[in-house]
This record gives sequence, structure tokens and C-alpha cells, in this order.
Amino acid sequence: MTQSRDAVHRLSELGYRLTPQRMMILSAIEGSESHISAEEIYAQVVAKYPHVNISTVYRTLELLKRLGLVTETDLGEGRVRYHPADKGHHHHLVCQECGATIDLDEATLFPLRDTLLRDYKFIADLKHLAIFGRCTNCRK
Amino acid sequence: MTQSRDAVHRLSELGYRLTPQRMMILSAIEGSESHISAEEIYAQVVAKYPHVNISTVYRTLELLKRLGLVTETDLGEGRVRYHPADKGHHHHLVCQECGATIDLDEATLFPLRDTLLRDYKFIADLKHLAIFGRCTNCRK
DNA sequence: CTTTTTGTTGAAACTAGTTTCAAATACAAA
DNA sequence: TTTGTATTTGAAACTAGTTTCAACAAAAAG
Repeated sequence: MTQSRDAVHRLSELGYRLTPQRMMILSAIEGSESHISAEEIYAQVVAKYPHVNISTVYRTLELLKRLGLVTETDLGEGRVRYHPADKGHHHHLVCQECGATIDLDEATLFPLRDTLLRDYKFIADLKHLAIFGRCTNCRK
Repeated sequence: MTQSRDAVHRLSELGYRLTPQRMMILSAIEGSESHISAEEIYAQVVAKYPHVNISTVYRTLELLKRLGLVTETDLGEGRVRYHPADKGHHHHLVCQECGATIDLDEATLFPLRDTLLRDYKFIADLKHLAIFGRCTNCRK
């Protein structure tokens, strides 16, 4: 649970309170093997602490996102998924036909990031991007 | 209203019915100077035809999107905006600090599109992408 | 140790968008 | 022109996520 400890440190460093709700939400994200949804986090937290409210989950995710401790990805499922930021910033190619998702290395977007910085002076936040399209099997 | 006529043709060609609702939704998108939201389309349509339901607007937008007649952009406002597909596929840089949006030429993403095709055999659908980050004024 | 200030939470209402289903209608065929 | 039918619609319920606000709890000030 090193990420969780780091995140906990980061929160208190920045003057945020270490509430039981926040600790449990953090450890649910940390403990998840892959990308976890808000409802899944909520279900885990409620199992141990039935009084927690779903809006606290969303609020905490919003906070962790803003602090760069978790990243958010919209894979077009109608709900967004979360991932600890220190577990790598890969991206996703999502096939709109068959729903397959292909992992894409962070480095693939470095040239774009550099172009945007050079030509537009824009610091692009390209963490966990989803790019939609059509995979080999589904091309016409 | 050439796009609207084209879109109307395209719909009937493909066996979709030309209902008054669809016509009015199309002309609202066509008539809009910039990117229009579903609620704005709905408001325009209701003004002329009070019986229309908002779900018809969303359903029609979904259809037009699938047929490639309109493009959708999420500028992070908590609601999505629509644009006639034939009016060009520029992209947007959205500053998460000040909310400014900078238009980005379609060509900026050609190298990325080519890389994805070459290395991943993935046909990326890069119409009207929004890239989030930080603009010059807001960089630390 | 008590009071004040400030941050955080749960509850409930709200927003954007989707889905379900019975009723209505566009359009092809008679 | 009427009829048959598959498509489309409106209504209402539903999902994911956000916002508001009073109550509460933690930390700071007295």
C-alpha cells in the first residue's frame, strides 16, 4: 500500500483532512487490479462502513484527480474508470464496433505533446487518454 | 441549407424516415453558428413544435453521429456539443484552469493518426477531439 | 479546556443523457 | 387511397454524476 501511504501523506501535506471515508476510498482504488469505477469503489467502502454516501466517493475522486493522485479514463461505457496515477500513464484504443480496447504506451503521444507545447504553448495533460476508432478485425 | 439537404438525402437513402422531428433537429444544428448543445437544439425545436420530446433529440443526435453527419465534442462543460460534420474537423485545446479553448487544426493530429494506423493497425476516429491541459497564461 | 473557525459529510434535489415500452406515423405495397 | 407494418416517437423510469445545504467534526485560537 505504498501509493496509498503516499497519497495519504500528500493529502495531509496539502492540508486536507484524513477522514476514514477518504482512507477507504484510496485503498479501494489502490487495491484494485485494473481500472475501477465509482460504483465499484462505493460497493467496497459500504461493505465495511455502511454509512458512507456515494457523493463522498465522487467528491473524493474529484479531489484525488485534481491533485494528480488518480487518473480518470472514459472508455465509452457510460461510466468513467479510475486508476492510481503512479501505476503508469498508458492510453487506450477503443474499437467502437466490437468494444475491444488496446493498450497504448504513453510514449506514443510524446510527439503530439511536444508539438502542442512548441506550436501552441499548451501543456497537454495526456494521462490515460482513450482514442476511439476501429480495430483491425472490424475495419471494412 | 445544403448540409441539411445532404443529411436528409443520406437519411432516406439509408432507409431512415424523414420525420418532422428529425428535419427540425438537423436544421437547428445546421443553422447554429458554432457548436450547439442538445438542450439548445431542444429549445429551438420546441419553440416551433411544442410536442417534441428531449429523448428524441438525444436519439436523433446519436443517429446522426453514427452516420457521421454530425460530430460531438466534450469540452468538459458537463454537457456535450454538436457540429455539422461537413463544416470541418478542427480540434480543441481546453485549459483546465481558465477554461479557454484554442482551436487546433485537423492536421496537427495526422502524425498521431498515421502512427496508430502503422503500428497498431487502428483506424482512429479523430474528429473534433478535445485535449485538456494548461494554456500559456495559466502555466505555473 | 472551551469556543470559534474551517473542512467534510450525508441527504436530497438536481442535471445530462439513456432505456423501455406502448402508441403513433411514415412509407411501401395493394 | 387505403391498408399493413416496421420505424419512430413521447412519456416515464432510470443511470451516472454534481450541487446545495444543514449538521458535524477536526483543528486553531482564545
